[in-house]
Amino acid sequence: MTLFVEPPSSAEYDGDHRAPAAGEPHQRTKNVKAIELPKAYDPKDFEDRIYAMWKDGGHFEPKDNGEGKDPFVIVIPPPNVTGVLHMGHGLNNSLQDILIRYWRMKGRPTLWVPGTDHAGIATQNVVERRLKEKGLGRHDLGREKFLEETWKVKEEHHGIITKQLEKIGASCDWSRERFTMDEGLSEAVREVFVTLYERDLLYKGEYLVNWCPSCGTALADDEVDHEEKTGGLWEIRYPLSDGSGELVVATTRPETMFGDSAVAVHPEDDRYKHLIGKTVRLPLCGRDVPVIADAYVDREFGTGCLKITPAHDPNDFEIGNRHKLERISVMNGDGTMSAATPEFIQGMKAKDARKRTVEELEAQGFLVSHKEHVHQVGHCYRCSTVVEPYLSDQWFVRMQPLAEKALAAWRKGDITFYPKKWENTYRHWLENIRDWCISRQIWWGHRIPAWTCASCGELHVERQDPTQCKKCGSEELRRDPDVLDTWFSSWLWPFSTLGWPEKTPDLSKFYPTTSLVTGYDIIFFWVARMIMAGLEFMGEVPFKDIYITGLVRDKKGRKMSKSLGNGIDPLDVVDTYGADAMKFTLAYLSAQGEDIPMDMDTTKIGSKFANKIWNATRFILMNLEGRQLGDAKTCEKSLADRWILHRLNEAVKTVASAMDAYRFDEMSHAVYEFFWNDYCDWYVECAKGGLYGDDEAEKDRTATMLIAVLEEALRLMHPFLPFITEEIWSKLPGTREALIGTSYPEADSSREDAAAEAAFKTLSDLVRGVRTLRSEFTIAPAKQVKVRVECTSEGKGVMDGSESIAAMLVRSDDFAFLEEGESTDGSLAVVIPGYTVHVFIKDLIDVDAALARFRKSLDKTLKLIEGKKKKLSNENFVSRAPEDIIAKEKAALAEMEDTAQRSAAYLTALEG
RNA sequence: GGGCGGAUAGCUCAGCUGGUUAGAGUACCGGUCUUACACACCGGUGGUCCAGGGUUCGAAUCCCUGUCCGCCCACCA
Repeated sequence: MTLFVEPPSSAEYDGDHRAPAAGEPHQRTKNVKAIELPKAYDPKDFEDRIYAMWKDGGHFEPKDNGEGKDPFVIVIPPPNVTGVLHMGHGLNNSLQDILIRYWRMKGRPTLWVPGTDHAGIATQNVVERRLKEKGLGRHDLGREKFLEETWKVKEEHHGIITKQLEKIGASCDWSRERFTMDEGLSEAVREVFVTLYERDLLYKGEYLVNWCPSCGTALADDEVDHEEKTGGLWEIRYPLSDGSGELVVATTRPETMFGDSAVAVHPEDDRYKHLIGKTVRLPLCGRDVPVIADAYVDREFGTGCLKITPAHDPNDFEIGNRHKLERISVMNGDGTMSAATPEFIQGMKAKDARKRTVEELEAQGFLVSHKEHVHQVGHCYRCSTVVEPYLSDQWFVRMQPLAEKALAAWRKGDITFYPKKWENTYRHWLENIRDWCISRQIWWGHRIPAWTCASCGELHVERQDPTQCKKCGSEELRRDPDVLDTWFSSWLWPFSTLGWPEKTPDLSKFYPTTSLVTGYDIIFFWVARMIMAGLEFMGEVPFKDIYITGLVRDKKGRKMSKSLGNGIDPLDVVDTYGADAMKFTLAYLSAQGEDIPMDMDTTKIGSKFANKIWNATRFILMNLEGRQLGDAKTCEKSLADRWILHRLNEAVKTVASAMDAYRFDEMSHAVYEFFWNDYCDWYVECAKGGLYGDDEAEKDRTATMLIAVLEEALRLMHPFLPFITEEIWSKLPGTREALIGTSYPEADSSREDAAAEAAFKTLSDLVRGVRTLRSEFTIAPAKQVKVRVECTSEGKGVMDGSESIAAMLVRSDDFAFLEEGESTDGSLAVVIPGYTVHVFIKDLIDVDAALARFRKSLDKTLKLIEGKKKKLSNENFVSRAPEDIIAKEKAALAEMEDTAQRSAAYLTALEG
């Protein structure tokens, strides 16, 4: 394992900024020219240029370096071509890009397949809305012309979406881009439809579907949003046909009474038992319907009598099936009352018809009561129109057999959700699966490959368009006018994009894919169905890991929505702060897939971090002039060097484990803390000592190490902030290949250095202690102070060699170890484990205040000591707690007692 | 009606298989333009970890009960 990157031999990337000095084959060992970075970090200066460099350089295509590593593959959740990307896309594409870049650098053949979804109803609605502005409907144009218009909209939006993904920095392989309605995917859809039909997993039947009168199409169950609404509950008198009495039914929808086929009562309801088998006469239309018994009826609700309208209520539909009742549709496809209703409401919308019917019932004395009633009302998820249960001929997929396989695969551990909690959601849905209505009465989408013979009615479902009826030979075949639900192509996405049903090299190499990154709102719509399709048609799950992201919300925790106007546009974010800032911020905030509250300002987290990286680099580059850079692997190491390498190694390990667990917050925190707190705040500060001195060799050595650690830090951070790291990388001395294509840092046990960690902690404790003292007594930062360090037996040697650095960091022009017998008069002490640090500032401060402060901190320590002692004298603890814990407690106690003792002694001396 | 999740500093949240003196960012207070960064640096204030019970030597962490919030699913006319 190499310690640092080898200086690359050839310039693969020659940016337009850094000019390597002519004729310098290996700048590492030569005098370095001053390299200037623009003073301000401005992502606009380079993000577009770098993206083009990556793309044109073929860096997004999978590379097989022959190491036999497993490919890492993601298929993008295809954005709809209805519009532009929103923050949710910003989030999931940023996270996908982090995974992709990480594994690419790790050497796996890495592929990210981009693409877009035709989004059936949604896109059709966009086009219809445009037509409406011109006063036109889709039928004015006709199917063909309408589709032409829709393709135009698709092209328009597709271009925008692609551009946006590039802006975000998504490193997907554009040479493999797909669209759900392109030729290959359409073939996959057809193959699947026919295969399902052949396997008896597909059927056509009259069924009560969710109907959107505005879109004019059936909707799947999940495409209906339920909302609580206050409506009415009416009780209506249904007289018995024989005039011997009446039944009172309760209904929320009086206008559907003309479609009633029965009145049901509970079979054991003593009030009505004797009426079962008789008939009642429907008011206003005079039709006789039977009184039937069905256990579904709740005796407690309303009057205990339920009017049965099989064509307009899902439950009634079921009951109707059980009792073989007639289905009478009282509504047309556009939501108006049909010819099956009395003339006074024909052609009216349901709402008006309801009012009119109630008036009529009241006028004729059939209305018993009316009260308000709160219930769930379904709305179309695309256009929010109230959805009607509607009787029609539709195609369905039999889901039960598919769901069983999907459940089995999960139980076997073939798929894993991150975070795990979503597995419940997945399981619950699959265990309660219903058949999937896949036909849609719109034009934009995959046309159903089914033909009916006009003369004999034979149904043909085929791979090739039939020309002749296979039963009667008639050439008059009528194709089903409907198209498929948009998800019917989406559920094939992981293999259709790789070429299926063809047996392409990509398919065999990259299927199954590795990870899926998506939001929890489409676990049912999409994730579960992809798993079912993958198992059914490929015999294997489509991906192994499913990372479910949270939802990006506004600062108040509300969903971002157009109507609230509280959304932020990822492109605005990129424009203001840069793609790196957005990506880093989102990852940083992605805790366990929890929702992410953010606004424009939140992005400063990433933006400030990028700025920090920029400036740290600028500082280092400023100090390179004339330096002879050596080999960081072999050069002598200072304490700070050993410490930073140890810290770097820890960060590398944390990122690796966080990456395996899809903990984006953890990995980004790790790189953030390493670079900012360790590298900038301490390491670079320490390096200033070496850099500003007179020792040329030490200057060279310091610069060598600074650059070497920076280089590796850039590689470490690249997946999270790809643009700025690439830009900076290209400016470092030495010609080099693009960062995107280099290797990712690996954990290196030879860098583990507990001694350096401990020694550096002592150093930083000392520095912090003195700084706190200075700050509390407002000693001017520029004021140099005298310091004498007295060490205890434990402290011996730990600080040796760090004196000059410590002196610089605490601003002391007279810093030394305390000589035997040397006076400490005029000093105040900072007591840390191993050392008592005497700071000679007594004449500069209020001694009483200092004493009070000292006493306060001592009291705190004493209290802790008391607690620890109590714990350690507890029989139960000592006998039951594990040994290492006890040892740890003892050590902590000893250390505290030592400092407390020295503090107390010091305090006494000070007071005396 | 069923299921899931959340409640930790003023705010937004980490705290993973129980062992810290409970952390970060931000806000706040004080000080610094210290030859990279004021998008910065240095220091500081701030917490009955929702309530109550239990398990344990030890609970923010595990279990139970309750309260409050959020989400998903569900056909009560």
